[in-house]
Amino acid sequence: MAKTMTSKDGFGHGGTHDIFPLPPGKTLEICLNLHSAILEHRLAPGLKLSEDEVGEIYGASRTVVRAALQALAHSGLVTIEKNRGAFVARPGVREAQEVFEARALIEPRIARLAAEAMQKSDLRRLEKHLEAEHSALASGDKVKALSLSGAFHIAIADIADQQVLSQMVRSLISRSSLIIALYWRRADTTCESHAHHALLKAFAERDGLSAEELQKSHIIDLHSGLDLSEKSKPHDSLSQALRKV
Amino acid sequence: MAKTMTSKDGFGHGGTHDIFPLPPGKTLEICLNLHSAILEHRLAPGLKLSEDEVGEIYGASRTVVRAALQALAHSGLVTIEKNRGAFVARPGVREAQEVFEARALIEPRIARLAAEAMQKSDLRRLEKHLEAEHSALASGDKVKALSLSGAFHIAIADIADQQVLSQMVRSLISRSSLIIALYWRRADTTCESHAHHALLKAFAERDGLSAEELQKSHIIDLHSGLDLSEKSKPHDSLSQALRKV
DNA sequence: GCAAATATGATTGTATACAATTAATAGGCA
DNA sequence: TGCCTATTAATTGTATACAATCATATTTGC
Repeated sequence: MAKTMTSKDGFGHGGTHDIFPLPPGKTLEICLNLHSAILEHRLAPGLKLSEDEVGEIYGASRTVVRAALQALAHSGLVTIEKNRGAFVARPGVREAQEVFEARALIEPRIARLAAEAMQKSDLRRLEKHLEAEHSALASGDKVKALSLSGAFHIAIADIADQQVLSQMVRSLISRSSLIIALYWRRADTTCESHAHHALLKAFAERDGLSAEELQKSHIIDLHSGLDLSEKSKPHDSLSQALRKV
Repeated sequence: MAKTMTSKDGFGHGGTHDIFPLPPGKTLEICLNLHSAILEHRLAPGLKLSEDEVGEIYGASRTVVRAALQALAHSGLVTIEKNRGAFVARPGVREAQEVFEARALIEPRIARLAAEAMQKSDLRRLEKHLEAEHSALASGDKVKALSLSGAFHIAIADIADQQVLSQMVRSLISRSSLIIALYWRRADTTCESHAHHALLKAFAERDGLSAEELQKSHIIDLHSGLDLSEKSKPHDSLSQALRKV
């Protein structure tokens, strides 16, 4: 029973792919924008996100910026300190460990469910994803490749059609992006592409067990690609990192 | 290495047991209060949470109430609809399924980690928990027993010392409380006490494997105690359900 | 009498203004 | 000169006010 689910089905977490349970448009827009900016390294970890500054950049008042920052704090991408303000999260080695352990626990299950629920159209979508990933890798755009890699994992979660787990995976992958940004040591990212291809094959055969194991190995491999010993130092200035002036 | 972790360790999700990544005092107070109220059935699922009304009850402005409601929306306890307002979440059968499946996936792992990291002091704390649970059950206070049961699961997560998974478990248990409130059919809750006792025994022996299996069985059992076919209807009035007139 | 359209009321979305806390700077004393 | 203290500036916490949207009730037409 893989029934599609509308946004008013009693879930509260909107439609198919909204990360944040936010009603309006402006707040959500800022949220998504900052989300992207953080995941794409345009905002360095530890950077202060002044409400005034962000508000001015997006042409919004502090009220809405505040809401956006709080939402991001929930996702673990932003840290808010009392009377000090919001900062881009700077996950420590401990958190990095935990995030990948959590992924290693949850995502294999997701992969199995996805394999079992896989439709032809889903398969096509995943193939498209992989192609995009491949071409990004070929053109040397590592940041984009990383982003697409995350999108691949999220797409799998969507196919599995498990909103609760999917939500968790989304959050974990966002945090993973930050973590990889900070602690990635491996030069090549081709292994990811390989792993994803292998997964796709399992999906095509609707082999849930294989998908589960492949995903687990994949995430453990990602984890082992991290250098979890020392932290990188944050810098950069805010205004230029974001769009609009 | 089970090092204790302070609130400024780079996690952002404050100290040891705060559910919400909120800086101030007032917002968090309202959050926790509503959280308790919802979990203890004092606020029926589907009930509208008017910003004005809640604000007046707590003597706070809409600004802070709004933030609290958004935080609760992230936890899945509140649903926010654009231009319509916030409501106590009313999880559907589908969500109920998913929440318990997620728990069945995550909590056994947590239980194993907890068993391996278990200290004598932790064991004592869990025993206290169980005693409280037992006495609440004896005095017929089912709501309190349910609440304490949840607290028991959360305590295990705390002992496992896995902040990321712990956070997830917290959220899932909160939602479970709502779900149980809506769909519980079994008359007796003594089985829970039994299961918890068995878990405690495994913990005392530091038997991670047993703890894992016991926890999984326990959650599957809880799941099977739900009647997932029709929804209950929400009613009640807000003002009297909350403290302060 | 019933249905549709309009007008009214209430509630949320957003912006701005003030208060409180914190960080930084300048000054004084040992 | 070095360190502690007090003042000042900046930023966040909170409240209030206005605008936009939605639900309800009334009115109008058929």
